[in-house]
Amino acid sequence: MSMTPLPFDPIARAEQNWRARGWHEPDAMSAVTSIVRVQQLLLKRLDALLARFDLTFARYEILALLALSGRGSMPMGKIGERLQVHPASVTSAIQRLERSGYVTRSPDPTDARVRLAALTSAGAAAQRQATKVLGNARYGLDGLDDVAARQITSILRHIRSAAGDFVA
Amino acid sequence: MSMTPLPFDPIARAEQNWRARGWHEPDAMSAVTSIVRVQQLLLKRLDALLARFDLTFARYEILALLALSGRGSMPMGKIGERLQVHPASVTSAIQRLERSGYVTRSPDPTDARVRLAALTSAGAAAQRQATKVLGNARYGLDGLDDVAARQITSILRHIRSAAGDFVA
DNA sequence: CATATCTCAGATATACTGATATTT
DNA sequence: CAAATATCAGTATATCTGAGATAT
Repeated sequence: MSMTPLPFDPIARAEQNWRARGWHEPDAMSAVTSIVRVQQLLLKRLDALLARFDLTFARYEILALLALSGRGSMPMGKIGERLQVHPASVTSAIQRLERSGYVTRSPDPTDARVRLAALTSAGAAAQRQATKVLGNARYGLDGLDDVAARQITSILRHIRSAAGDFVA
Repeated sequence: MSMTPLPFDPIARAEQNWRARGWHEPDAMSAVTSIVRVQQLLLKRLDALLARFDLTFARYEILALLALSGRGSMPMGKIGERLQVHPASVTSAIQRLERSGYVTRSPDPTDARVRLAALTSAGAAAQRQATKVLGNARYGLDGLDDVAARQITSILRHIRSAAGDFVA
């Protein structure tokens, strides 16, 4: 892409024009546009850092979820619930991780409908190394300290709660 | 998708496990995960609201940009700069908007290399109506007041600035 | 000729729908 | 038989690369 930074903040400028025309909810508009834009910038950075492991952030999240789970394995459906990913997308992502040698699938002995995804030792190693690389880059949040990071998490938790991501 | 909310906050739980293992930068990890998740939830809502206009949020942003621009038209390349969209993606999105009857393309009289994208009257009408619909839904930020919305914009501006989205 | 603008073809990623097989 | 789980085929969107056409 053409990565020349703009000489002004495009979101601030849009908000000015927005207000000048008397359009509604300029604060919400700016916040949502900021979220979309930041997500785009962060994912580009993180995916670049993860490319050396043949990972994307979406697939990294799956590896981390499996590593954090007690037994290093989890039913396909549960992965989708936790990460809000469509069942068909879970199948596709796990197949991709299988091709990289990071995950294996096996039937659940207690319920033959269920398939368990499990980390391989290569998958566990990739997850550890990738977590180090991402941590060194503070997950792309260069200009932000921990106080600001916690503020983001806290405010966005309200949105997730109101949007039905979780209850309580 | 299976839209049953989880009975707990999956990001808070991941952060607990993260800390328990002594992994690095749990605050940054939670913030980034929250941003990715919220963007996913918001876009799903907004795209559902925009489907009646044959729009996605990405294409709505282009219509709004054209409506806010002085003459209702803009070079393809400039659209890409403003919205951080790849030139090939601009071509594709504008073609899609053209198919919906919302935009026309014409050569720039002062530089024949440039193509100007301009709103049709149907495109202007769709933008106005879509802006009303999105505004009524506060752009998906139901549980958030304007103070919190401005906080989000302000904190995320630091990230965008540090990531080279703009200077100054 | 070198650069700028745009378009296109092809590859990859992700999301969702609807259908299907299998098991509970 | 009804519900749950996972997969697959097909469609849509978005991103990027590399090539090329046209104009400055």
